Amino acid sequence: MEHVREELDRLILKGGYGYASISRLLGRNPAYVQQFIKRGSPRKLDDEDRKTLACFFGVDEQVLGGPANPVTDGMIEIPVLDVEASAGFGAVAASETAHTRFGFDERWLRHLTSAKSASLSIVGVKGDSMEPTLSDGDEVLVDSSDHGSRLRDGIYVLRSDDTLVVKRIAIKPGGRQITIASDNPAYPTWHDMDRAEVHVVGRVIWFGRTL
Amino acid sequence: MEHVREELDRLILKGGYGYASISRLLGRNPAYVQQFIKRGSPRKLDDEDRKTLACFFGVDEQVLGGPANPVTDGMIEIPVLDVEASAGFGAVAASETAHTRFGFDERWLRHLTSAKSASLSIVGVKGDSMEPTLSDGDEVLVDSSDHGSRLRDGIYVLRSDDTLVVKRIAIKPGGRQITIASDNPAYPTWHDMDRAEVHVVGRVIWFGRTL
DNA sequence: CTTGAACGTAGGAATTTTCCTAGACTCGCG
DNA sequence: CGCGAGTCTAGGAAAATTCCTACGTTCAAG
Repeated sequence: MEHVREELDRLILKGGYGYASISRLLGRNPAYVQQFIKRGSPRKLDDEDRKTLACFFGVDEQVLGGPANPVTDGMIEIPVLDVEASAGFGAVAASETAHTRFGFDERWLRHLTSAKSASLSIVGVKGDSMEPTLSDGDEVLVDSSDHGSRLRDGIYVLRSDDTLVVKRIAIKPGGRQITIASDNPAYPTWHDMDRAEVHVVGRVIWFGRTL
Repeated sequence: MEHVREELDRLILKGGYGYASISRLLGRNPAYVQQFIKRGSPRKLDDEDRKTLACFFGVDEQVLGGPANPVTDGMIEIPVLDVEASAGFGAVAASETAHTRFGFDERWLRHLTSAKSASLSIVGVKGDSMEPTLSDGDEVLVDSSDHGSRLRDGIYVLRSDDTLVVKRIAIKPGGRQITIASDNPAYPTWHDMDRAEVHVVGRVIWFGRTL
């Protein structure tokens, strides 16, 4: 806790501002900051003051005794691709800008995947072929860097002709062959497909659903 | 600013907790909360206290006078409440850990609910009582403005003693009585509960799941 | 050198926060 | 009914905060 006072002292000294002017910055009496540093009078800085100072000095609030986490911007926005409107994948990205999007906490996302945000995208699920796991209208987060040799059991977005479909893929042990299934038993399952035949867009790592 | 006191008063009254126990939750003297509400003694709640309360009641900090959820470029950020931390009365355990958050497109959200962002919050689902609809680890978006007389069939977050639980609620036609069920048939269903007995935190309007 | 305006310092006053406590009240129990 | 344990309330004490002020210092202008 003493550390905060020293840090603030250093910052003020380095900038050559003087205690009085900083006090005024906070809208307090001129002795306020001096008291805080030398006398330890307010045990902790008020929330507002801390914010003001952090902003002024351009340092993280944490340095001045703020919440123990770096709350600052670690938000990654992933756009929802309008699959209906386009045939292909790449063509979409550049198209209309009015797409809705979701924001994910950076750390949360990093915990989920090591993929760059550029290789992540969100597409809407159409149809009931993946019930009960995925329903019509769900939005799935797709990691397009997770394919090829890294293919493993799980749910993937595939390209079939000019539309995207979501299927469950199972790897046949040791082989080049895979099984493509729909969770909904009313739909067929294809066994022993060759990997090369299947156009994998990416792995589904998360989804959201409106209730 | 008075609004905050009224809001807190309402929350405490609705839950039937009493001022004293909430004061203890904050690790303060028993008269503390009463003083805040009736006498307006601490002009504003301490940052830590606000966080603890917001977490306990499952509402956004904004409701209790906290900073507004950042809205950048049509994107509304909603923090995930650390429900684990509010382990109950007496045990404060104000968590230091980082709160992750999700960002939602403003239009998308507006389409989903008319609720203000202040009345939205996200909590993690614990346990398997709502399988297969909700699984352990899912994150649910809760609209805390959707309760009281507007209660209707659906999935809700309820407070049971000192923890938050997610259950399915069905309204008995025309009556004041409701049914509380878990989707997992291994768990019991309670019929003909009186509405007043149940502490509704809010309605679950969306959820996300990691695959 | 003198002056004045700024500052930092520290004592202590004014104010606010926080706590303690006693009184009135409710509720369940015998 | 009386009792005990809990509450809410309000008065005021204790502690912390915020502010005010006087004093010493520096420094540049006169």
